[in-house]
Amino acid sequence: MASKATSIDIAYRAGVSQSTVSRALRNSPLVNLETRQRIQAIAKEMNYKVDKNASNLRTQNSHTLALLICEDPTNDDSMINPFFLSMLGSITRATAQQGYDLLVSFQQLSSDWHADYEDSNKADGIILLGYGDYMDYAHKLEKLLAQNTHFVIWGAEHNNKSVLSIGCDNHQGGVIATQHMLAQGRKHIAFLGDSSSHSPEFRDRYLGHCEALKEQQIKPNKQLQFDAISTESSGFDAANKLLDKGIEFDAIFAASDLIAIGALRALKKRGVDVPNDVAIIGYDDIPVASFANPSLTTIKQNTQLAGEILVESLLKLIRGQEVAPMLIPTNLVIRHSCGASAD
Amino acid sequence: MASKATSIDIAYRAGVSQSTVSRALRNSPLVNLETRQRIQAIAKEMNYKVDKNASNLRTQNSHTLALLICEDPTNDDSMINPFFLSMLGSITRATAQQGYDLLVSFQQLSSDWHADYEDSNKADGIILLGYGDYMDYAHKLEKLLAQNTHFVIWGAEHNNKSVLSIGCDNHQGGVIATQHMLAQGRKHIAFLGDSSSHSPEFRDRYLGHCEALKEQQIKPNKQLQFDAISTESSGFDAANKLLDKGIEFDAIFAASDLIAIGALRALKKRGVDVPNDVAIIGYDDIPVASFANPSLTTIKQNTQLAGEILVESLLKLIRGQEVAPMLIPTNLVIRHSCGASAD
DNA sequence: CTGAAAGCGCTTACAG
DNA sequence: CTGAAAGCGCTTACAG
Repeated sequence: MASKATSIDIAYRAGVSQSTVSRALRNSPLVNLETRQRIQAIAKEMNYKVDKNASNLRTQNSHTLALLICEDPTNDDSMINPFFLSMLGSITRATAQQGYDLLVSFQQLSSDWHADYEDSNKADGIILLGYGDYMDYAHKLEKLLAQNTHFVIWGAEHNNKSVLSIGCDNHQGGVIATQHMLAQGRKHIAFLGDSSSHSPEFRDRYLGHCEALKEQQIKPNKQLQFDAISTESSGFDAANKLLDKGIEFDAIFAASDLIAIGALRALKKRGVDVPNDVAIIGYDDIPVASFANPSLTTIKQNTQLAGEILVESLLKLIRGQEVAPMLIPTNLVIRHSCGASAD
Repeated sequence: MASKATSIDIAYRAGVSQSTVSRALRNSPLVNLETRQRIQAIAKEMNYKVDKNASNLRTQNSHTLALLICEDPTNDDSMINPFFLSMLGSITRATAQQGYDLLVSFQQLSSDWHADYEDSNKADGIILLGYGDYMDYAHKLEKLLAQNTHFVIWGAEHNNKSVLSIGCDNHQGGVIATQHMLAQGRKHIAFLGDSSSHSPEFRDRYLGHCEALKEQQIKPNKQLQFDAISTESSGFDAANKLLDKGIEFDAIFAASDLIAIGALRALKKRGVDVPNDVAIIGYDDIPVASFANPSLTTIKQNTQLAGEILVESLLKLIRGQEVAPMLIPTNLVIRHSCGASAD
């Protein structure tokens, strides 16, 4: 197979120097318009493309971002959290819109992901996504910071202020979910999800939940909180524990849709009617939420906007511009599991 | 911020030449074991990483694959086909397992995606995924071929034998879906999905469907075939057309789960009971399939295996090894929309 | 407006 | 086993 054309080949064909070819292809006004167009035409005809390795090496930037999706090791290999998939879609689009390429990688939390991409000049910066145990990777973030890696992280605000975090307003989401349940006349609301600092996003949702309760002079009851990570089976288990406890409850606020769907399955199995006996609200609005039976009332995170902001913020960081952490507002999506009138 | 360490910095610290550093880091047996280890230790300590742009430029390969997901322009921007998302996950994993990086990009069919990645040396090869109108991009494949780009395409077998295609056995999927419906006593089966050569995958499913009918001496009825692309709304529309026609039918074979779910919504709206009045089978087994109401019987494609085979085949192609197109068998997943006994 | 030249950071024949 | 040197294909000061 014919080896690829280089700028020297183009120069030869155009009867100019290689430097002129390089300028013309970058559309430099330094080059005479006519020769510029002639060179561009020849390049197109010869199907010439600038060698990115060479130009990146020369300019010392890659015009590439890396997306690291950190999976909880407990997660079933085949089932990626649909929320991340949705974020992936929007990040891909936003990256392309900015003229950057996107390197995607799924990583176990345990592995040594912290450095490779930017250090090896494959990417100018990194976007981190992950629902893992926060404590497990806090020190990795410190390391990234120490290396001056450009990165932005999805999720709750970080206590180290140097870490740029972008996320949805989990506290507000917890508030509006709980307010909605209260407005439906529910008083004994169980919370399914980790509420410790190991999962700052879930914790913020829980804190918002508690705040909404207090607004109505209801004292949050720790007996009604059950740990769960964001999987269907974990939600199933947590709901079973709740049922086994024999404590009174008329609603469940699940820290994620996956948890809610697992809880739904547990309730159904025990003959509990949703929403008549127990109302449920989830979190994320993943695609399956609207197809659950009953359809799942949930807190929607605007992934479209989130992807755009993540990419924009990271690019600003790379360019040395001013950036601040940001919280994106969430929306309540009312469906049949809590609030929508029955068909 | 301190600029990144280079192999020269390491060489200086280790008191050897830069060439020796390069060799040591690639673990070349040419270098004395002791010095090799000393150099590696220093590199680690200084957090040195080989500059990929430089090494790729030098070796003329990128150790990166590109994944191009071509979206149908009619598709809603926010809703990526969940089946692709699932493929994306498995391809990412398979790529990482082979020590390659993955560049991901979503493209409109209309845009000029054909060449850029490999031509610019950003990727060694391309994986193409897409449910668009086949005719629209057939000529782009020709162009890729003409440029000697290494690529593998997901889907139906291509009539140009030089195109390496990997896909699930759509014909077999159509056969087993239809056999299952027939075994349930259904006789008048509508097919929702394009059956022309514009969508070779759907066409193969349709042909399998027809073959299964013929096995039972049933003549396929073109009146029962309705075009649809793989979206929920297209399925909704197609089912409505079917209902409006007033033709007798007791089952629907939808060319994709998304179509099936749209059809389910249309039937529900018209008061048709699924599965009692009409049974439905979809295709893909996307996550929502099991949460549909009733849960959706469907043909499962093994995306895990598919991703592995796609990546392996592409790598073989790149290395100049023998590769052949491949069809992966599909499985019937029986749920309540057709075949599973009611709870 | 154009060209000759340096240099980005590696890998790898070549010589010893 | 090790080093000096060439060269991958660009971009961009520098000189004209």
